[in-house]
Amino acid sequence: MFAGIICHMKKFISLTEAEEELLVSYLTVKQVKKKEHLLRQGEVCRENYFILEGCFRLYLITSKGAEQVIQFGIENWWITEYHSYKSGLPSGFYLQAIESATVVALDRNVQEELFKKLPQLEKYFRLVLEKAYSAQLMRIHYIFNLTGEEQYRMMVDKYPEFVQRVPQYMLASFLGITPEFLSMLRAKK
Amino acid sequence: MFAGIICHMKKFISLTEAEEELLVSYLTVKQVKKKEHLLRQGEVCRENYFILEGCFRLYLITSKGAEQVIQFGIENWWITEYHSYKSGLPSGFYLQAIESATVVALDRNVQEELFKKLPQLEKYFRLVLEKAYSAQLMRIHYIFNLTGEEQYRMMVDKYPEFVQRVPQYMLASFLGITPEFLSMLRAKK
DNA sequence: CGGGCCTTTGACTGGTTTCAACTTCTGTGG
DNA sequence: CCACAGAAGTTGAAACCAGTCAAAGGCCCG
Repeated sequence: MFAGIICHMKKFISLTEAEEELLVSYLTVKQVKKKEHLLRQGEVCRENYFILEGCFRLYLITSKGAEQVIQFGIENWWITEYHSYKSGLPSGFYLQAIESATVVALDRNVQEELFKKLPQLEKYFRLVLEKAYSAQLMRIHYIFNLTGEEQYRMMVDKYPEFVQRVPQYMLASFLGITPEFLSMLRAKK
Repeated sequence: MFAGIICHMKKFISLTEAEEELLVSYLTVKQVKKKEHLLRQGEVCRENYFILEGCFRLYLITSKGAEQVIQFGIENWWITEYHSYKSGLPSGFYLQAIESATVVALDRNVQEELFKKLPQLEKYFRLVLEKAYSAQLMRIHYIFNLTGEEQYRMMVDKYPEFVQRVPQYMLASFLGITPEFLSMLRAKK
């Protein structure tokens, strides 16, 4: 049940069997149905999620009432709203399963205790965050330097299976274009 | 000389005097002149920089030959190009001082050794990265939900001293608008 | 004091949005 | 298992926000 997450961690740090057991005792597995929310605007984000299976989106409702997708998450990614998770303040974001999913949850109340017992996890999360952070920088780079069309073509080129996996209107929102315009781009070629 | 960085670290972790000395022995201070580069496109990013004084920009040259500012850094921020820093591959970015500056440099070759001797640093950088990562998410949120004008007004409102500090054409690039359009916004009110 | 870089101004252009109507898909209850 | 309602995707016309280009003015640094 926890094989996926243990395997991912072992790519970055080493863990003895005893440590694995200790770790697992701090984690919980959750089944999430399609369209179910793990976090809603106004709630405090209490958990950090490692996606074992399925697909999520982090989004918010803009001042104009529209949904804006900020980020997607798939297998072997951690996804949470760090601002609320760290501060304990209400979140401005929604976290929703796009498909029925299985996640491992790490509660913010036990994280510090766990990290004290397994200091390697500090390193693991440092490395995961370094990767996530530089991915965000690349994303900002693409947002500014590619047109909506170019970004869409790149997504299709680099992650064709992912483009199939999410509804078009969510992909359009993620790319910062309207569903109508994305539809036109698809028709064009 | 290292007071600024030690002070910043002590907000997140504790350090004995002996540990402080050990830490400092791994760090070097660099004076950087205005417009000087700490990293150029095609070079490997060998250091992570903590800004003691001054102001930097991380930028790249787009396929159309234009400079695109991806990020600014000021006092008490770490700035580096993590992708190259971690992988050892040539970077696609430039890191340049906007003002004459003083930084503390942490070399990628000694980082792992230092982290082994002072494991608290894993935690420190994890926390710094968590903050930086959620700041990037907010930035992406603003890029999509505010027009160029709204983003500019927000910058002026929230960071007026910063808007003064950087040339307009760099601010325009950071906001994803042209210098001409920013100039028009300023004239408008 | 001069030259080049930065900022401003204005006319024209175009990529993308908005709106509205229509078609296709999907899932839920009878 | 089918029917139907609501959700998702498509199409086309009109409008607009911001970009591009070009040229003039201002200002900083050598």
